[in-house]
Order: sequence, then structure tokens, then C-alpha cells
Amino acid sequence: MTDTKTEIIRVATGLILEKGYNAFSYADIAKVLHIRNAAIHYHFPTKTSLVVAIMKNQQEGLKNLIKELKSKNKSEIEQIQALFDLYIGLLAQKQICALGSLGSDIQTLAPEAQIEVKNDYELVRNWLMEILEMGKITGVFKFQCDATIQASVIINNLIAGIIVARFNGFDKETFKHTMNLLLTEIT
Amino acid sequence: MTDTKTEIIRVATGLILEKGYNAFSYADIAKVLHIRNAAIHYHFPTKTSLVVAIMKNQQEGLKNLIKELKSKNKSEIEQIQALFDLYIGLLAQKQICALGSLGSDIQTLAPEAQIEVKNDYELVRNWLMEILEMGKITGVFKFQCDATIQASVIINNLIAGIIVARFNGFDKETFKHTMNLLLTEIT
DNA sequence: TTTCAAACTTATTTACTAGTAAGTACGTTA
DNA sequence: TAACGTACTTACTAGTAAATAAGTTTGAAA
Repeated sequence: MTDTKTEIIRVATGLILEKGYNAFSYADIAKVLHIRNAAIHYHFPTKTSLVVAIMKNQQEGLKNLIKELKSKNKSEIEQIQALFDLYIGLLAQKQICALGSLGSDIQTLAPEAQIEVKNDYELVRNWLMEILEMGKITGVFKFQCDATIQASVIINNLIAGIIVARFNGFDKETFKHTMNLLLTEIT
Repeated sequence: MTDTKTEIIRVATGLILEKGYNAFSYADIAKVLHIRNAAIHYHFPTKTSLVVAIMKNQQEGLKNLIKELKSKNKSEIEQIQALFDLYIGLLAQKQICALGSLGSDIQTLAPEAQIEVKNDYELVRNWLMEILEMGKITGVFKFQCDATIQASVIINNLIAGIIVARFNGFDKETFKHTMNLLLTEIT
């Protein structure tokens, strides 16, 4: 039997990435899972507690991906490509990323939820910085600026690239070309 | 006397850029302008008609800026800097741009509103492409890739850069550094 | 076999949402 | 001065939001 709490997080995450935090309701989740509205409140008393759980789950998922890639001794390029593939997968589901979706709604979130959005961002950025700095040492990458800024450019293109691609008819091609340009510019 | 219709657009635009499309109501506008809810419905029968008017207003504002910059014979660098300054101004008001805000809510907008978001994007991108191509001819810019992709990279960094800056304590510095990197990379 | 807690459901509350119907004040025009 | 349109207001509707209280089922432990 699938865990209801896990299922709620799964469905709610999809709704946030598709419609945004302020456009989905407990009723939307209840309808999909064939449970009552109050059942969701049993697991997540408030919408804030739900979005906090969702963001912690996102962070956990990312940490697991990083761990897996490292255990498989994936190269710097392969690790960045894995991040790109994550976004390509989202776009195929007509979704944007959590950072873009909750980032644009940040002013309507409770402080404890805002912190988790920021934590998720830090996680991605630190991972990317590590990859970039390691790649610079091994000679795979060459760039003269700070790795922080270089990482920012890549993340910015992921976050906004998927938003733009979605309102341009889910255009994967421009998104891919843009990300490839960024990658070739530093190799 | 200030025109109520114009004031509604002004206040509603601010609310969208600060909180997002699904987080503001006619009541919020009414409260600011000290008018009744129904007065807004008189000028804008539906929320869709309001957001369409807002986006057309954004497009008009941008067209006027472009016209002004060209009439003053501003250089390619100065024109791009004017676009950057627009974003710096938004960030100072704790706001993100219309493309980021409405782009992440696109799936919850009526088709006629979605089209206007896309139109606004096209306007910015075409302007940037023109600047980049002109700059390449005059020798101010040097880049080997397609101007379309180069323009995409700049826009993506504006859209996402301001979103990220806002949830990172309205950090102007990283945003400025990132945009400066992009500019120096092609000059 | 009783007890109890986990995981729900039913039913309800309070507050807010977009939208509408009907009436009014007011300046302009015929 | 009568008529009319613009720009509102008051009052309301139907629907939805998050959240809660109270009751029910169920399986496992004492």
C-alpha cells in the first residue's frame, strides 16, 4: 500500500510546479487521491506545513541524486547534464521548477517556507559551484570569473529557460540550445 | 484629476509583480484606491480583461522606452544598460518582472492573457536581438553564436536573476555582477 | 478481550473570491 | 429643462478557500 502522506506530497508538488502555490487547493489534491479534504489536514495541518514538507522533499531528492552521481564517479560534464535532464523532464510534463514557481510566489509564503526555498537554491548553487571549481582544477572547464557568478548564470538559465519554454509552446529546442551554449562557453 | 482606469492598472501591476496573479484580488486594488470592488469591474469586467490591459500597458511602456532611447541615439551598451536599470528599479521595490510573475502562472491564465505574456516576451527578445546584431556589425559586441540564443541568455538572467535576488534578501550585488559578466563576455 | 492510537470521514465555520444587479450622482448635450 | 451617458455605489450571489471539531474505522498491543 502506498503511503498517503507521500502521495499527498507527490500530487501537491505536481500542482505547484504546474499551477503555482496560490492556484492549487487541498480540494485539488483530495480529488486526485480520492480522499477527503480533512485527510490532508491530518497529515499537513496547514498549507505552509505542506509546502515546507515539499521543499524538504525536493532537497532530499537532490541530495540523493548528487550522492548517486558521485558514487558512480560521474564526470563534471555528466553531472551538469544530469541537472539539465531534470529540467527537460519537467518541461515534458508542462511543469517549471520549484525555485521558479515558489520563487515568484515568495512574498505570499510564510517565513518558514521562504527559508526552505532559499535552502533549496543554496543546495543547487553549491553543488554547481563544486562541479565548476572541480572542473577548473581537472582542466575540463575554463572560465576567468568567480565560480559563484558562473553558477548563477547556469541556474538563472535553468529557472527562466523553463518558464519561457513553457509559454512558448513547450519549446525544448531553444532551451537545449541555450544550455548547450553555456556549457560550450566554459569548456 | 487622475484617471481611475489608469490608477487601477498601476496598482494591479504592482500587486502582480509583488505577489503574483493568483494572490491578489479586486478587493486589494479597491482598498488602495479607496473605491468599491464593483468600480473595478466597471472598467475591467473580468480579471482576465485586467491582466490583458496590464500586459498591453507593459508592451506600450517598453515600446516608448525603445523609441526614446533610439531618438536619443543611445549606444548598444547604453540600451542594454537601460534594460538592466529597469530591473534594478523593480528589485528596489521588492518586485519581479511581469514575464517572471505571469510566466510562472501561465497555466492559470486565460488564453488571451497567455498570448499577451508571450507578446511581451517577443518584444523584449526582438529588441535585444536587434541591439546584439547591430553591436556585432559596429564591432561593439563579439559572439560567435546565434543572436537569438545570446538574447535568450540575457533575458533568462534578468527574469530569474531578479526572482533569486528577491528571496536572497533583495541582493542587488550578485544580480549586478551576473549581468556585468554577461555584458563583458560579449564585448 | 479490552484499550488505544493512527488514519481517516462527515459536517461545519469563517473568510474571501470573482462577478452581477440595481440604483444614484453628475456633468453634458439636445 | 429634459434626457442621457459616464462613473460610480450599495447590496448581493454563488462558489471556493483554509481550517477545525467531532465522530468512525481498524489494526495492533496489553
